[in-house]
Amino acid sequence: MNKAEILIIDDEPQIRKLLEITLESNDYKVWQAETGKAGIIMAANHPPELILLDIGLPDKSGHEILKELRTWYNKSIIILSVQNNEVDIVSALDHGATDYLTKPFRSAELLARIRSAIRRNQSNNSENKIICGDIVIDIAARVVMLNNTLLKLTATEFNLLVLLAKNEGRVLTHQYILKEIWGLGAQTETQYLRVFIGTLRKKIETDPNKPQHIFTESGVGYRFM
Amino acid sequence: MNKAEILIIDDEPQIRKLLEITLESNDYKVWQAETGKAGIIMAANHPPELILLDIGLPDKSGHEILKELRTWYNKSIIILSVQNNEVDIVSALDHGATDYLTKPFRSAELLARIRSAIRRNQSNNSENKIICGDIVIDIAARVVMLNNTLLKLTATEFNLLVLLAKNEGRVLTHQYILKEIWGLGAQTETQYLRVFIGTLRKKIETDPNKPQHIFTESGVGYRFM
DNA sequence: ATTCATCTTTATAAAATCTTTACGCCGCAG
DNA sequence: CTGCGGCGTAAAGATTTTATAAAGATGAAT
Repeated sequence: MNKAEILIIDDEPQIRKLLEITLESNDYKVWQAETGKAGIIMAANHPPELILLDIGLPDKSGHEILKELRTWYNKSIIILSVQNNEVDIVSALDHGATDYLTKPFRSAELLARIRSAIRRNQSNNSENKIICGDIVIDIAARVVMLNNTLLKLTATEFNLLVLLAKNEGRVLTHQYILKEIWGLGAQTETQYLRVFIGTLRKKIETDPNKPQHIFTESGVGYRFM
Repeated sequence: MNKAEILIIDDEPQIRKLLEITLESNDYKVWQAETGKAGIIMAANHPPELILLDIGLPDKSGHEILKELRTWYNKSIIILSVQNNEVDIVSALDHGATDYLTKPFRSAELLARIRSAIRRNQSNNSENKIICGDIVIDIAARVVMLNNTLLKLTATEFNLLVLLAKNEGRVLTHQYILKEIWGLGAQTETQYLRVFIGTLRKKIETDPNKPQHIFTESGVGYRFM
């Protein structure tokens, strides 16, 4: 249904093309950036589920990009590199890389490492399903069931619901939600959030006027129960 | 600081010894098991922060052990193997392995991958609760429980309660509270405070006329117990 | 190019919260 | 006893925040 999104940051067109074909044929939505700068901007405007980062970029060292991304981006970043040099690997992992693969990589292994990274992203509790009363969210399949009927959600609605459900019982601030779903650049756009909370409520609440799942914490954020 | 505990499951004594030396000199507490069976029992009796699992064990295939561990163990499992064979790697990762290294591995890289794996484990457990008789305040989740029922507080009420509870037993002056909650400009507005103390008492005291939590210190301020 | 679904933006009504005012209570000093 | 200052409560008024609809923009699919 909803495809997980992956951002490739790599300057070599042929590698990008190869990755694009491999990933798209495995049902990922692929975004591409040729430079580190462009990659950071793309990630900030529309945070992907995972970033594939080439360490040998022309404009900045990949290590720099990694550091910069990690100041706010907390999903998986897998490093790709021709370097099979221990110092590079250790440095990348210690600066928050999720994994490190040396080129040439084997595509089945890359895909498995991507699956593993995404799985860990989305399930801090090792559960691939979140069950919450009448709502069942299958994160891996990106599918939501409400009273055993399939719910049709857009990608953004789904991401928002997962974020809320993963933090069941906790209040998430507007800023935090906006950063996670829309990216760094959108932290002041609270109106986006109101609109999408509204559409979500229409879809998952039996009576949207008296929400049983998504509660408003006025002046602060929202809480999912 | 507490040492993170790592369980090594490997049948080759020299590898275990090598790992032991490497890990202990990097401030981990090391447990060892020679067989998969023994490893599972040790992990069950005393779950470590991370497991290093050799895939080529004599008693059971490492894949079996991995599957069995993953039925209940949800921290990191790093696979060590002489196999550099793609099918094995993909299978291990898809069955929940956190990472996969082929022997001979470089110890700095192994250590970096261990740090990365442990870091991801721990990222989500910042428990920060204030417990005060029948009141439990979870600051991170922005939740207050009174006798195990969720209390609905506005943002200002919550901030005020947290301030009081953080200074349990101490008298906080009007000025200080006003400065902390409303900011420097409001230090003379003691009436705000009276109103909000009133609404808080209504919500957390069984009998607001005889407060058990928020005590008035006439002429000075308030004290939370 | 056109259509369709989705996302973004704007406008406005409704709700929640905060601020302010008013008044009554109590203890205490005169 | 009376008046005063600090306190508590209620409620009106002001402000902020939220909900919802709907129009415009975007972008993918045909």
